[in-house]
Amino acid sequence: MKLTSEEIQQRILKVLHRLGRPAGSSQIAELLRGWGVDLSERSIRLYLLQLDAAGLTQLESRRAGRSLTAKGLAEVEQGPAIERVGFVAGQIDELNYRMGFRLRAGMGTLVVNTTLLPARDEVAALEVVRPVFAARLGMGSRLLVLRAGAVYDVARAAVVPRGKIALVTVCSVSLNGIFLKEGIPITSRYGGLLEFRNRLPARFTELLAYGGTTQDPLELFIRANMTSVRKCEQTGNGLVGASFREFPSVALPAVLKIRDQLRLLGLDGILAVGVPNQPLYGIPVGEGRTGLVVLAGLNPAAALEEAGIAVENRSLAGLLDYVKFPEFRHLNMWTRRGE
Amino acid sequence: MKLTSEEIQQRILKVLHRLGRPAGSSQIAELLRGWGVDLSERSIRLYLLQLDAAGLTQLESRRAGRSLTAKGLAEVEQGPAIERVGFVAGQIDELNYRMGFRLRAGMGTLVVNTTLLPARDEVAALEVVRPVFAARLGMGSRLLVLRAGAVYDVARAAVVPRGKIALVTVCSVSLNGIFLKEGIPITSRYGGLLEFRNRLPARFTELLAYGGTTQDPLELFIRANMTSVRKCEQTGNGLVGASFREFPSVALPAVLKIRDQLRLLGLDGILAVGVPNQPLYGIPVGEGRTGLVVLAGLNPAAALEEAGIAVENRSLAGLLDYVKFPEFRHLNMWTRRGE
DNA sequence: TCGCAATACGGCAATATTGCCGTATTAATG
DNA sequence: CATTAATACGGCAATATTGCCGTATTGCGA
Repeated sequence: MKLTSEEIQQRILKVLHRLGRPAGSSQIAELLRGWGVDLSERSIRLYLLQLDAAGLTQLESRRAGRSLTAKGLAEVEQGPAIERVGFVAGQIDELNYRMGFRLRAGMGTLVVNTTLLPARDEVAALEVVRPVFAARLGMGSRLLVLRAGAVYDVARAAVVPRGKIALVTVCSVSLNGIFLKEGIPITSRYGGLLEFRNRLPARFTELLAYGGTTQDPLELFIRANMTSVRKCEQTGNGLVGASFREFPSVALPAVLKIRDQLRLLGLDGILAVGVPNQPLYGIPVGEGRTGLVVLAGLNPAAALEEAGIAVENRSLAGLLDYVKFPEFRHLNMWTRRGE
Repeated sequence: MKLTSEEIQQRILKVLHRLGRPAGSSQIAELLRGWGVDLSERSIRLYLLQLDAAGLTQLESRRAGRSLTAKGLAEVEQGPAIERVGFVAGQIDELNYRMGFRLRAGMGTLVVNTTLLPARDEVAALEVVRPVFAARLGMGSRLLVLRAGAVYDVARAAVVPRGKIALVTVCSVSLNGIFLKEGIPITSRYGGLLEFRNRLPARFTELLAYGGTTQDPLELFIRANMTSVRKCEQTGNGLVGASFREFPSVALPAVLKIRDQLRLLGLDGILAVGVPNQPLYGIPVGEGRTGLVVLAGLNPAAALEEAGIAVENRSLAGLLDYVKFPEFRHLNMWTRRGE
């Protein structure tokens, strides 16, 4: 795909806007990679000079880099929608932008998936879901159960219908938003099925690029009955949903540190971190990048489907506050309290 | 994705090899687009000069363009596998290369899909499949039924097991191969679900890029029960499998002509041809290219699944000779004759 | 408070890519 | 067989991109 000079400028403005703070050419170049713009930082600086001249950006300080001017802001907001609407990659980006989680404070909103199921199956469902979390096949260890009448999707103002309950899980793309706030741009590449053997991840059996699908990969795999999360949890062999991502290799130490913090918050879905510039589970990464495998937030939902419970999944369903999510271990208590 | 100079040279050699005849920079540039190389023809000529100097290519004649030398041939064959193995786009390319169909003669091999189903369901299956072809929702109008013991996949030497029959359909990627032989490089972009309203195609409801999936899109949609081919055939409203492709706009007249010839051969799966450089059903095409929508060869198989017949699909299953495929209208006759 | 280390910038020169154009060659046509 | 039209090539100059490097600024630690 050939991009015109104007398109590149538009995208530079866009990432500056998304970031919400000044940035240097280097950081901008990294962010642009996730948007199909592959230029050196030097080239970015040349574009920035043009944007400066046009009054759309300005040099904030020699240390901080460029920021948007009021005029630049206007340009972004009126400018053409860059996103190929409909593709999952675009939705991920949009939700990451709207999400706000402060790692330091341990609070804020997260991207969530929802799973609707018959209320009468609640007890059985929890019996299925719990061991999946216990086997560490979920995205972190938090889970929320909502009863009929509760709003389960703020954006769409969707309400849990009578006779149903909603199981809300933390979506693994939340991690991208959390890391981005810490200055680390993670790009989601593929959703896929990861084969476990003897409780150890072995290889991806299927991959589906987020940038090339209008349907969430794991939703699709679940509907197609291609997962075997329960088998994996019970025997140590099976196929579970996982996501392949990458980030700039320079950020590796920071990634490991943040991962530890996430563990304490019950948000650790990171299954493996690769070696810089080396393929991870057979999947090559870009120059100067490191691979990352994250477990899918929908794995518990996949287990429900496998168990024959009629579920209706919606990934990337919306945003929800972290504090509302109990640890799965405390679930009994919470569900008894009701909504 | 940044490509090194060597990688670009490798790919130039590769397309020359695949093409199997001399080509000019312009044609090479077109072909390279399908391989993630986006360069002007002038730039290609600069690379060709380097390759000439290295003795890998030579100027065949001022008119015909470059061809591979023996040394160049060796280089391609030893060279690193460029393909991201596993992704469907790579498989499509591989099969296109091996396929040989001469439009002029109306004979040669085609890429096929196979569908295994219980032999006792044969009569019912034909009742389901026939109207799908009659409604022109298949890829052309040809269909082969194989009985137990017949080889249904030459490459894998797979045999139809006892108690089963195999339904063999022409895969829509065969078109790419046919057109390529006529000098028109068609690139398969997306497999998806196309919504019909009142018997007319309206829009794509789902898309899945061939370059970003390891599983055939339509196989996936069928397994996920997302198709409604029968409903479409019966009521004129529904979701059927279709593929979005594009080709260089200059070839438009030739495409239309070839389409007419294909119709006579019962291989017409082309549902719509776009306007040069204009989006087709909402999907934008590249600069200087024209969109094309082709019906999926597996649509009849989708109808079977919808009808509750236990099917096992394998798309891009292998190659089969055109002459073996009867018209679906003559199917009774053929099936009676047995295998 | 001072100095260091880190970071971002932009000058400069080397490449890489592209557009434009005149020329050579050849298939096809009359 | 002569002529025409089409096609491919490569020269040249204009851009675009990149690597390398010295300088300016500033957060942070001593």
